[in-house]
Amino acid sequence: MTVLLYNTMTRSKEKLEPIHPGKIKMYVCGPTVYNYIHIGNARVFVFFDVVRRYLRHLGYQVTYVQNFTDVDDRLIQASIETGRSVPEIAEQYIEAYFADMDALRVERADVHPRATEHIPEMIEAVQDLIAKGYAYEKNGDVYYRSLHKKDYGKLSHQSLDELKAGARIELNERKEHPLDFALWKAAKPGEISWDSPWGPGRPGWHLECSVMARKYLGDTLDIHAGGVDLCFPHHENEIAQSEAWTGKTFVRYWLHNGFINIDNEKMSKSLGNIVKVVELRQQYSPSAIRYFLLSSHYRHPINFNAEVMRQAESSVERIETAVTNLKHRKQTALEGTAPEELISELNGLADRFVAEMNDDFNTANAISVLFDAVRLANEWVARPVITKGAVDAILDWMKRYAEDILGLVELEKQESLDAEVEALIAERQQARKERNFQRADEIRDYLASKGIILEDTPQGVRWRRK
RNA sequence: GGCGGCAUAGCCAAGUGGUAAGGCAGAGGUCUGCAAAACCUUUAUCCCCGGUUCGAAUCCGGGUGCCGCCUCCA
Repeated sequence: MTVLLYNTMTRSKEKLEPIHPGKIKMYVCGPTVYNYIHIGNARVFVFFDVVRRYLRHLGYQVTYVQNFTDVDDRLIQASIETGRSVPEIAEQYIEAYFADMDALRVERADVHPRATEHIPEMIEAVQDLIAKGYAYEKNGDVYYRSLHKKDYGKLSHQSLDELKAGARIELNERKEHPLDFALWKAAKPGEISWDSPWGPGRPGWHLECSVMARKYLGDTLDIHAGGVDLCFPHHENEIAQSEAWTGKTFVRYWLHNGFINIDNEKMSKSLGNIVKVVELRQQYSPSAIRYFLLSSHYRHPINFNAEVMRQAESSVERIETAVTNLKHRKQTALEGTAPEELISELNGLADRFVAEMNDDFNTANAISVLFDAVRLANEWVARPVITKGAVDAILDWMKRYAEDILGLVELEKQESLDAEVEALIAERQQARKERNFQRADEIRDYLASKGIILEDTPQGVRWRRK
């Protein structure tokens, strides 16, 4: 069975056939580090984190590269506003990025290249493009000549004429054509800059991805991904300059995820409704945030609000409770292996999970399979007799699919109770034995107020945190 | 104007020809000292109008509503 993925370039689902069998070279556009990242950024990074984990699960050796844009107009603007240097600001928000992503269990990329650390390579690329006639210098700026290749616009499926017709008035008279874009920008006085054959300046935004992708992944990537808004002009421009530069196909599969609305409105600075991850994670669990982001198809727009987050928390709690109850049940389970009947059911669920993920990474359906596994787990936990092997088989399934691929739970998370609570639980058990239910309920209510839920089962009392 | 997307139960959300997955919330039941958790049962003629077909949420045409890109916004 093969993976089908929707390619923006061809507007259809295609079979994943990597350039080098068994290996995937993947590049995801990273953040411009002028501020904290928001929930929209998180959707990109969480979703493609799952894609990466899934491809690895299938046995692919995935090389994952994600850049930091650490110099651009917005960083310079932030520098002017705060009086701090561009590198200082960049450093702060790179750290913040890792803190946010670590919290959301997004694995680090194999390489996190920074634009400012690849200036010489970018200058070389620009020189090459000029030499080939694809670019021209004007007053210290260098522009890519979009008319030079006829296929400009192939990713966004717009012809140059169509793009030009829709384009707003272009004020930059230095360009030969409105759709030409900057490869190199001359520095204004006082701006951060690097020396170049065209005078002091800095690289254009699109160039860094082309250069760093080539450096770390080669001329042709298997997967290149980002938010749908990057399709034009960013990715279109990357294709133009990369293919002009290398003469080869830049990317085999272009993947773009949809946007997030906030209370049905577009998230934007002007509306002041940007939801930062650093704030979000104070309010909601990492699992709930990931659940929210993965519970609908990645190419569809999703809507963020308090109600859907509350639903996400409840949904995740069902999964976590099932895991907690499995672990508790294991303590009294009998020695023995997992019965065939169970193994066969788990294998069936695994097949369904994989089939859903193979179909353009349908995480929504994969999650529904996960809930079927939860139901199965709950049924077995409720049985009067169960073997340790059976419990382990289910836990193993949960680890493989719910944790390793979706990142929705943490099975190894060991939670302990302090001695006072342990003593109260023991006291309550004694009270129940003596049928002193008043005292027993008193203790249960008290612990509940502390966020510890006690549940009496045929296998003894079990607890979980709410 | 060009390109594209979406409209499925109270809410979220899958589903591209064969009589509607899953989650949240609600109702009833089982279990329990009582709870909790869990399990069982229960809640949709899929925006509207035509058409194709033995058969359509799914295909075609028209309409209505909402949204995205065409601006260095994920």
